[in-house]
Amino acid sequence: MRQDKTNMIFQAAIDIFSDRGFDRATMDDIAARANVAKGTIYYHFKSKEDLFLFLVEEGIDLLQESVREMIRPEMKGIQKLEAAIRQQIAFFDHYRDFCIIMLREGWGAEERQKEFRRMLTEYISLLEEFIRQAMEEGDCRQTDPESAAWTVFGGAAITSLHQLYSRKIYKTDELFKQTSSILLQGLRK
Amino acid sequence: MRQDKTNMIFQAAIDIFSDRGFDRATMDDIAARANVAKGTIYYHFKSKEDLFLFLVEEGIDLLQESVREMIRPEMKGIQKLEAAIRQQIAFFDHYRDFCIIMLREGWGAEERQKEFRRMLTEYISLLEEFIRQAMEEGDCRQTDPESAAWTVFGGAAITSLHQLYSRKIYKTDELFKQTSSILLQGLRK
Amino acid sequence: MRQDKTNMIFQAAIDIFSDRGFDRATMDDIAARANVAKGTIYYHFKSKEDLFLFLVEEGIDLLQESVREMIRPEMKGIQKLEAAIRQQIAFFDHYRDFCIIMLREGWGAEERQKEFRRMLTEYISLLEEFIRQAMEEGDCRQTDPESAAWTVFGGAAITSLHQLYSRKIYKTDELFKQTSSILLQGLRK
Amino acid sequence: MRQDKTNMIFQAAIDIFSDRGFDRATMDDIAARANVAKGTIYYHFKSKEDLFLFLVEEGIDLLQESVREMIRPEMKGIQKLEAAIRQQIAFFDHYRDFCIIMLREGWGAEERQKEFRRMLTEYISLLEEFIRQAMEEGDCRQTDPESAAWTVFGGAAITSLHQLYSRKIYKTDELFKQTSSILLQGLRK
DNA sequence: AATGAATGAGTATTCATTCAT
DNA sequence: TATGAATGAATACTCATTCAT
Repeated sequence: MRQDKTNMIFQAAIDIFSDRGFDRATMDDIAARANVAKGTIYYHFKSKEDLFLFLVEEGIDLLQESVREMIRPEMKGIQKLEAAIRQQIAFFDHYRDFCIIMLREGWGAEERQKEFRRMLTEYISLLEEFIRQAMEEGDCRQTDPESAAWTVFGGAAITSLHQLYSRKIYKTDELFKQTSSILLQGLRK
Repeated sequence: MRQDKTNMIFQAAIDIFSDRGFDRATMDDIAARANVAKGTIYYHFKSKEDLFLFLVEEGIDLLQESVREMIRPEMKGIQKLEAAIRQQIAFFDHYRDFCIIMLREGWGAEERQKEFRRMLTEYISLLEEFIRQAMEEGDCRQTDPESAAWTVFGGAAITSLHQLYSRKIYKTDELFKQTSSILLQGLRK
Repeated sequence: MRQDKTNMIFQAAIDIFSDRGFDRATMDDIAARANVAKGTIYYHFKSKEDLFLFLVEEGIDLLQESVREMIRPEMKGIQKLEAAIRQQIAFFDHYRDFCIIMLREGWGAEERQKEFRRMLTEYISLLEEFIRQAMEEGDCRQTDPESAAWTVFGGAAITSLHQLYSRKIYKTDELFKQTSSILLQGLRK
Repeated sequence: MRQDKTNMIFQAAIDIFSDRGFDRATMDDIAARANVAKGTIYYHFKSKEDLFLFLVEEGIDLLQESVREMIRPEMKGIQKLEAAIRQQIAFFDHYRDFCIIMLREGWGAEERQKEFRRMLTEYISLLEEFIRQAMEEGDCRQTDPESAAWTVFGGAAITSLHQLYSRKIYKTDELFKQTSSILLQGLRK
């Protein structure tokens, strides 16, 4: 991303939104963090909501891309799923702020939140597709792939989020191994 | 719960907080829904935050109790964990609004959110304890029990939340079977 | 004064009004201090304003009486004035709270404040009368007695008030000697 | 003072605060009087208290300056004191509203009031200094200069205030002559 | 006589958005 | 493009007063 004003605002917005949530974040905060005047934000973005959704879209796109990069067409479904989980955990570890935003802002009846879920659902569909493929290939028990995809997403996401607020220090790689083995093989020995 | 004003406010608060989130919920909304004057809320609760935390505490207590009721001391750890997952899903299915609040309001640096996590952690500790017991009894792979407990909580919670906003209709029992088999035995056959 | 509820409220009101001023004082504060329920205050006094004015009236009456007690008809005007100053300083020293109320609440256009000034003026008229007599007796320079009475009242009152908030400790007797010599003989040797 | 918004707010605030006192004055009133939107006040001043203290500081500074302007280093202490009394009475006559504020808002335990007294004390220290000099020069009886300064301030201030609410019309010059002769030479012939 | 739960009008403060420069 | 002063609708919270018991 270029170091133009739009991008400075973008970066500041991630910081502030993840720190305070959508409602508590103020355009003043964002402007100050971005080192631009408040009016400048409105020159680049229609509204606070617009800025927020732009940011979320970029983030989810980035997450999707980074998962897609790990996938080769010849891989089996279960391998793809494993790669996705690994990538999601790495992504959330890297973009901690974004992880908070994703868990916090998607639930509710407002248009902004519906739009958010629409975008998130795009990503979840990826996981769903992998599960579907794995089921067809006989590597995965028969289950509702949509529901399962959300379980996997949620398990990984909340685990990422928890370690953000935990006193314990987790290594990303350890976290991945533990979480993916729970989600892929289950806790039972 | 008695049908006094305090309880009417309590019920209204759950409705409004889950519908709009803490910040978007207004005391006017809550008062209107509860059919009391705004001042009445302040007669019974010190502040918006106080009302919110009271509500959260009651909810988490209720969840914990409903899980504890299913547990017999003679049960194995893995059985306790299974019962807990079942109960959590049933609870979230019954108190849908509360499920939203739990996922949405716990993340951030504000005192209210820290207090929330403190209370939530109490519940998660229950799951952790079951996992620990199951590991000792050789029914569960060696893993970090704290992190695993959050994975289980998050997987189950997000799954509950998703179906709230999904067009599909899930039966609670089906949802439990699927989710718990993912979390307990893993997706891989 | 009897130890009935009315009097308990009266005492509490002086405390609270002098501590917080009329506007910042709440009926809740007063009720709590008086150890009665809030409704009880309204049983004994029509309103907050009513309570306040009752209290002020009692106070000014008390001040007037205590001055009058020191006056003998055969005294010269200048002696009466000196006795009055002494008594006012002693009174303000004894009823510190009341002194604050008198200086703070009398200025403004509200009905309560006009009523206050009407009552205060009654007391000042006493001083005026003494000055008039002293002028007639040739003991006092020719001046506007009304204006002079206020100067005397104000000089003594503010001096009392200042020592309330001062780190220095003044003895009442010293304070009287200094203040009355300034007001009666002037600073110039 | 320039005719910008800040100054319009400043003028309006003096009007409203002196008319209603700090607590009864509303930001709505001030905004309406200043012909600005309420938000504009908050753009220029942090809070009601901030606005109030700014106004008080400006006022006391103005009073101090106007007194200092009358003082020549070669003057005797007693002359300086006389000039100060004259100036204070003229100032209070000119800025009547400010006089009310000074007498009304300085007494109490709130931070705002403490800050007020701190600023007022600065001015009183001037008088104290003059009295001290006069004592050294043998023109003034031995007395506690701090306490005496407050007596002089209070006598002059209350006299000014009284005539604001009196039906009588006083000429500033007359008022000064009377008041200063009381305070400087005493009432006794 | 006394109570205290309930009320709702009133207030300071915040903040997304606009717009003249 | 960019600015930041100005706006005013929105909102948490307060508190004098009422009234059923």
